[in-house]
Amino acid sequence: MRLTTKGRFAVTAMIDLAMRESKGPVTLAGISQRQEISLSYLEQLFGKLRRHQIVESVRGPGGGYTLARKAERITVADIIIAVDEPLDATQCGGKENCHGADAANGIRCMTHDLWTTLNAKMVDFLDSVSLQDLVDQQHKKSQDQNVVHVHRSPAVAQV
Amino acid sequence: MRLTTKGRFAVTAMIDLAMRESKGPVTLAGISQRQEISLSYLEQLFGKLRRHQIVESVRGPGGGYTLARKAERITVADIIIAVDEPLDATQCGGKENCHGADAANGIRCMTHDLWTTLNAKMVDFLDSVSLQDLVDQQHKKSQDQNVVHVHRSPAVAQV
DNA sequence: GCTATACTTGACTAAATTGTTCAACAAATC
DNA sequence: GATTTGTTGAACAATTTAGTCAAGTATAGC
Repeated sequence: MRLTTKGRFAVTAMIDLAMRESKGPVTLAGISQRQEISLSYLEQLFGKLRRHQIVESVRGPGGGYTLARKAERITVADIIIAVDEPLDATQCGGKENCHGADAANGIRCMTHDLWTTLNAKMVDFLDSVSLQDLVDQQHKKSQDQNVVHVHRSPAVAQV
Repeated sequence: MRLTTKGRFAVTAMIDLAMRESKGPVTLAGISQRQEISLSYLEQLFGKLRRHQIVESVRGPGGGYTLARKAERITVADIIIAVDEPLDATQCGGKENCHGADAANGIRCMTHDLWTTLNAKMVDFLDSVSLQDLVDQQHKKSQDQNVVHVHRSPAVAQV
């Protein structure tokens, strides 16, 4: 599991989409403007998202993208894995050193294992965060921001 | 927060170090061999880790690296932030679009906010995993593997 | 049927990052 | 003083990132 700006763009775009799809398909052009991501890059990302059946497309005027399933059932891990394809192979995937040198000691391919431990934790975690969670928090946050902006109501408990 | 193979190498190397430093300083050459990471790359990574006071170095024969503090008090986030420096600036950091268009609506720089929500969760999570946690799980794992491999001596406590 | 809207696909590219190699040097031990 | 190890920096091929461009296909609406 990797987490790069590419995954970040994808997650950001997906939140934007999730927050708007109630009004019908959302165009990439719209996401591009609002999130300042180049249209062509979005095309690449959404191509992958579509092939992974995370979003669906509607062509023609009034068309755009919609979520392929409820936001509750799309996890951050889904999105990141979709755009970051390589899915690793943890470097030693097929390499023979796994069965090499230290194998006799029962140690075998520690290089592989060491990372796997954390990686599993990471995937578990990102799989526990749904797109809906992020949308909810975003709604709450922009509310708070409004309150702050109006600078009023002094002692309101936040979060 | 990014999570790339670079961070992975650093975490892997740090686990290797943590598992061995009880016997004195650990050389990069040793880590390089065991984990199959090029020595020069390790030099780069440990330079950063040292500057962030996560490890300490001892020169000369018998020298090498040791942890700067207990493994319990070093988190995965510490390690990843140390090697992945740029620490972001979330792309819109100084750009004027934060105060642009939608600002009037109290929306302002959603591009920035959307990602921040998840990023904070990520950092929290990685900050909750200590190097010691990973070492412990690694010990447990290699025990299991031994049992399977040797398929003998059923209930012998190792480590 | 035309036309405008949008998605679809693929080739191509500048810039940044990754991971490695090489080299010269500084400190510490024996 | 010779060896071991860390320290630093330059240079580099390979990959990834993020973007552009262009030629399609499907659909809605006139």
